[in-house]
Amino acid sequence: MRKAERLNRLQSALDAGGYLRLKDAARLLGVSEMTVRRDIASCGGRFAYLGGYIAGGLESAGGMGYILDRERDAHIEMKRTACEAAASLLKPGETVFIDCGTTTTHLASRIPADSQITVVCYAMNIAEIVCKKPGVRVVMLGGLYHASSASFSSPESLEMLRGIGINTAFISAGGVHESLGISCSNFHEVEIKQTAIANAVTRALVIDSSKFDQVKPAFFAKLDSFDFLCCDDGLDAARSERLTIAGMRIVLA
Amino acid sequence: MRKAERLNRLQSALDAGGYLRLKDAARLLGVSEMTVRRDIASCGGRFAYLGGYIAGGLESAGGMGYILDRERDAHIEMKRTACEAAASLLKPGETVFIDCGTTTTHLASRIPADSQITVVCYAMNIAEIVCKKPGVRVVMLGGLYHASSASFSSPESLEMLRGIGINTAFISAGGVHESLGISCSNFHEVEIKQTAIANAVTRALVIDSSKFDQVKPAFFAKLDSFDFLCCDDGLDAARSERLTIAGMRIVLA
DNA sequence: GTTGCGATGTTAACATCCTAACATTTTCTG
DNA sequence: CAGAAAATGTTAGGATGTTAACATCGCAAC
Repeated sequence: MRKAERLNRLQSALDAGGYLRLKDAARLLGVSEMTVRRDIASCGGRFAYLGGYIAGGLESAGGMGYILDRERDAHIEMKRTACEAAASLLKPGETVFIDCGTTTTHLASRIPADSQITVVCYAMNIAEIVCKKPGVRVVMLGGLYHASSASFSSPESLEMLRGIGINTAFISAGGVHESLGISCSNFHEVEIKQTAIANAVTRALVIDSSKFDQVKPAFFAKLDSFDFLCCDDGLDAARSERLTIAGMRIVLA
Repeated sequence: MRKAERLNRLQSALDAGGYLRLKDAARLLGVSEMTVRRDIASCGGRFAYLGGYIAGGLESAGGMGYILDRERDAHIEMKRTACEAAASLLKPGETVFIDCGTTTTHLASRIPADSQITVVCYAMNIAEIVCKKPGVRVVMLGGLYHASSASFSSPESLEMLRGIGINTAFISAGGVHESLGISCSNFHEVEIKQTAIANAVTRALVIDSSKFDQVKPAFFAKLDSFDFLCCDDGLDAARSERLTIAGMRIVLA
């Protein structure tokens, strides 16, 4: 069948990234624009079709597209604000660890391209952002891919991480409970987060205020493991005071 | 200045991937569509603007965007064809190594999503493709990022690779010279390619025919290291015969 | 204040894209 | 080879995006 062949060609041309005008795609494939339209419509979702342009797959970072989109709409503004606060801890020339998740992407994108910062990460969505910045050095901890958080894990990566000195570790979490501790959804993240925390001079917890009083299956730290809490302004005064007394410095945007 | 703030918000919303309608962006930022247009136009290139939609940065895979684009135009059809040939060596359930470069992306995109294949890779542009496929297991070799080939390298990754059994290694090259050997542009790739070749049952060289008689700075193998040559149909008969005599099986699309 | 400038909003003419209906070509089948 | 079905091409009208010109607003300097 000819249609499949055309779709493969399109995919090849788009996988590497970038966009294609409908017009150019039609010429490339040697068919009319209408046929290209029909091809794309028939394999719904394989391509994103936006006003005269064809773009690669509609899923975003590393396959966790849909989950990410849902969650994004909910707290995106709070996450953005929390990361604005976290970004104030960035210093040129330093080495930082950036955790996985949907929150930390906002921090990654705030790293100035010319800051000579070294970023240590283990998630696709973070790597996709920082690898594009010319003046930023990137160390990726590899291993087996976990689609649920678009992250990698392996014993060798932990070994690599142990050999890296970190100025500031920016850790995210799925739940923060004042007495039970701090938790995330995926067990494979626990060792990585703990190692990053152990190797860091400064430890910053980056969360939006919806995470308080939540608990996820995998606990990885207590509150006193952190020096800073980077959060949006949804943090109420009573909690803020308790956390400060517990030794955490609150950082708001 | 307010414009900068709006642009930051846009960036945050788009970094994670995906697209935004102009209309939605205007609502999100609380300004008119016209203002959003002007913002985007003023910071030329930070966003891609396509027919009513705003997309993230225009650079593609892992920062080697421009180099990639230039090269892509040149040999894209040949590379696609070579990878069509290579894809015929894929078997469900197997473990394959996929090399870095602009050629192998076409192979990566041809891996069926439901094939239960395990992909071992060490480049951003490959990972970006295979991580999106639900039925594909991905092992990423991490390390320090090299923008020139969008790839990673580290001693620990080599260690990891040594522990992985590979059914078929798909290796790319920048130059193939019948007497001098096979070479690539980046020295850090050499050890990885050699280890992958050493650990693989079947070794396939995936190149387009423009690579013959070329030489790049880093040699990594001789021709007899490979079982298969996956190539486009630009391979002339005389060379094809010589290579066959040398023990290589030629695979065309 | 008011004057001027930059930023933002509004409108209208224009270009482009999208959809559906129909025409044509190709492919398959008996 | 005929006929049907699928694929592809063409056209036209409505919808949407684009651009430029002008109107309005807010702020800062004098």
